[in-house]
Amino acid sequence: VEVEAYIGEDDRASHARFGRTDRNAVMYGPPGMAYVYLVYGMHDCLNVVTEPTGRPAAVLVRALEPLEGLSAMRAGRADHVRRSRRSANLTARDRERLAAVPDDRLASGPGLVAAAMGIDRRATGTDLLDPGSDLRIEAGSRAGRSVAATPRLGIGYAGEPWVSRPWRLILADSPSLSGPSRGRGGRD
DNA sequence: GCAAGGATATCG
DNA sequence: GATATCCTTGCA
Repeated sequence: VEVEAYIGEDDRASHARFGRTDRNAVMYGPPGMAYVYLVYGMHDCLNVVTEPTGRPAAVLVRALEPLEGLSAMRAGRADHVRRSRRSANLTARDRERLAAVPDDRLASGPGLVAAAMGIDRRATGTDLLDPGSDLRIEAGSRAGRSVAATPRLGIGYAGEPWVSRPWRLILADSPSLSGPSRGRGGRD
């Protein structure tokens, strides 16, 4: 329900802005592949490579609206907390906080999408269009819900005009958009 | 408001 | 090899 587009080496917000590197190599390959990177040392972010081979581009998946597999998503969130705690067990406080997360906020941010889905950098290169892949994109419908476009988030370093490009696309009425309180009528 | 956290790209 | 920075989150 929330994605951002990054396209070309000209896009100063894109990982391709420095040209091809070990990290972003998959962005230069065929479309439909997963590109997962680690940001801020603790969060994995899922991207879908787009554009034909040779043209670096990807779409960052920033939020999902959970429909099924809710308990698995909660388990994924719990695993992520355990990893950050470097502990085999959660504290009582951790369990309280996790239990307080509403179903529709289980994946309301790019790092949370990966945590809830159990995705990390090892998924890079997965063919998301192959029905045999564990991680894949399947046909769906947005059932007439309206799409809105806004500037991308967290890319101030890119400068204009990239900061203002309306390349974040959202299902405007979703309660699952990223951010602290978007679910209860946030700014966007 | 800000610390945590580790990889990355770049500079010396 | 050292360092500044990062497509974030959840705390105080």
